[in-house]
Parts: sequence; C-alpha cells; structure tokens
Amino acid sequence: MKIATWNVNSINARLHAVTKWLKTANPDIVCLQETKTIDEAFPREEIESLGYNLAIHGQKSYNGVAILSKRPFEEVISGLPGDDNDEQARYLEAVIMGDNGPVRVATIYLPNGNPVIHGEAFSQKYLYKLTWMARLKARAQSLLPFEEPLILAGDYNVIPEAKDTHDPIGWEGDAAFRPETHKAFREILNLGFTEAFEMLDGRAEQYTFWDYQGGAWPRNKGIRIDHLVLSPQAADRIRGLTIDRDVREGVKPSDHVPVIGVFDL
DNA sequence: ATGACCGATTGCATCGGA
Repeated sequence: MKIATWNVNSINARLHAVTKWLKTANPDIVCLQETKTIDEAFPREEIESLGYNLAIHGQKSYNGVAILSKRPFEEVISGLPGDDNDEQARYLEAVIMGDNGPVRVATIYLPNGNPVIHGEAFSQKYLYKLTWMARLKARAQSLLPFEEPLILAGDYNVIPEAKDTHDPIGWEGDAAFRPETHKAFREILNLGFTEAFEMLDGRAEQYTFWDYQGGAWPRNKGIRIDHLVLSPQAADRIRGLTIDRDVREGVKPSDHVPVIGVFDL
C-alpha cells in the first residue's frame, strides 16, 4: 500500500498537477495539505473519477486538508482535539481497512509559526505552533494504546536537523528550526513514533520544499519539512520511502513535493 | 534568506506562506 503526503498549495490551482501525479504515482492513500478552499469548491468529481474516496476539511482561503483513499473510509475525524475555539483546518484523521486490519492515517498541516518574536516575547503565531504541537502529541499519545498502524503524514513545518537544510546558519531562529520546535517534535517521536525518512534513508540534503523565490529550486536551496511519522505497528510495516522530487520541475508546481511510503498493510 | 514568487481575495493592493 502506497501512502503519500503532499502540500499542494491550493487544490484548485494544482488540479492538473495533482491528477497527473495520481495517474503516474498511483498511491492508495494521499494526505493533502493547504487545499485553500471551502469544501463546496473542492474539485470532488475530478478526483473521485480517478477512483478515490474523499474526506475533506477545508476553510476559506487558507489551510485546508484532505485525505484521498482508494478504499472506503471506516471512520473520519475532522479537526485536532484539544481546543474547541481553534478554527484553522489543519488536521483530519481517517481509518481504512488494510489487508490485515485497520490502518489509521492523519493529514497534518502544522502551523508555520513565523515570526517567532513579537516585541520581547514569543509571538502569538509561534505560541500557536507550540500549543498545536502539544495537542498533536496528546492526540498521538491517546491513539497509541490501539496498537494500530498509524501514519501521521504531513507538512510539519519542522526541519529536523541541520543536514535537512541547505543553510543551517540562515535558518537558525526560524520557527521551523528553533530549539523549542525541535523539542516539541522530539517529544512526539519519544512517545514511540518513528520518522520514516530518518529510519530508512537519513541522507543529507533530501529536501521536500523549495521556495518559489530567489531561484531556490534551480539552486537546490531547499528544506525537508514534510514527514511520515509512524506508530510502531506502521514502522514495522514500511518497506520504502520516496521523495518525488521531479514533481517540483513540472508545469505550475507546488513549492512542496510528495513524500511516499510503501507499506505491507 | 529571497534573482524577477505564488495563491486568494468582491481585489486593482494586501496578506500569508517557509
């Protein structure tokens, strides 16, 4: 089973690129982020006609997540628990029947958090990021006792290590590379989760995002911020991981590329 | 960080993104 994550930076602006990629990569489950549209304007038919069931959790203009699945959904949960007043559409979870039992997948669009500082203190944006990460940790912890294959897939806006950026000095102080961010990310992994790329590959300079500005793509000035975070039962079943780098070269590309895990599930 | 960015919005500039 191929399970992928991709921040598409608007599903409507990216519809051609997405459908083309679905046909060639042929993933079983896809976690999308930054769909940037209300559910009524999501291009449902175009994606369903390729054989996918669709779970969407969108909002106007910003954020928005979705899960595509060739198999039907057993269960869908919209929104990250822990704050009823949070109106940002950044989390969606679904259960799909695999060959050997249920598989739980979440699509995650973790807040950017910049600018980090406002005046003398942390900004509201950065505090929101850290709070959101604490909520994600709580959700992840509450799901562990199920002992299911669980894949937390998404745009984490976290650069795990210096080798995951072209310019560690330049990124120092950025919300994606702060010590507090690293601690919050590590706390989730320390519950017993595994970051798939770290386990299976671990090479330097394997980026998933290149800014549209400054010739970042032709100069390969990227960062690795899109991750598959796996429960023990998922980590034991993953057979390979690919970063679909070539997608960044296409017509009207997203600034992120897909990350695909192949699982025996 | 930013060569000459990109997307959404009742828009003709501003905001958010990483």
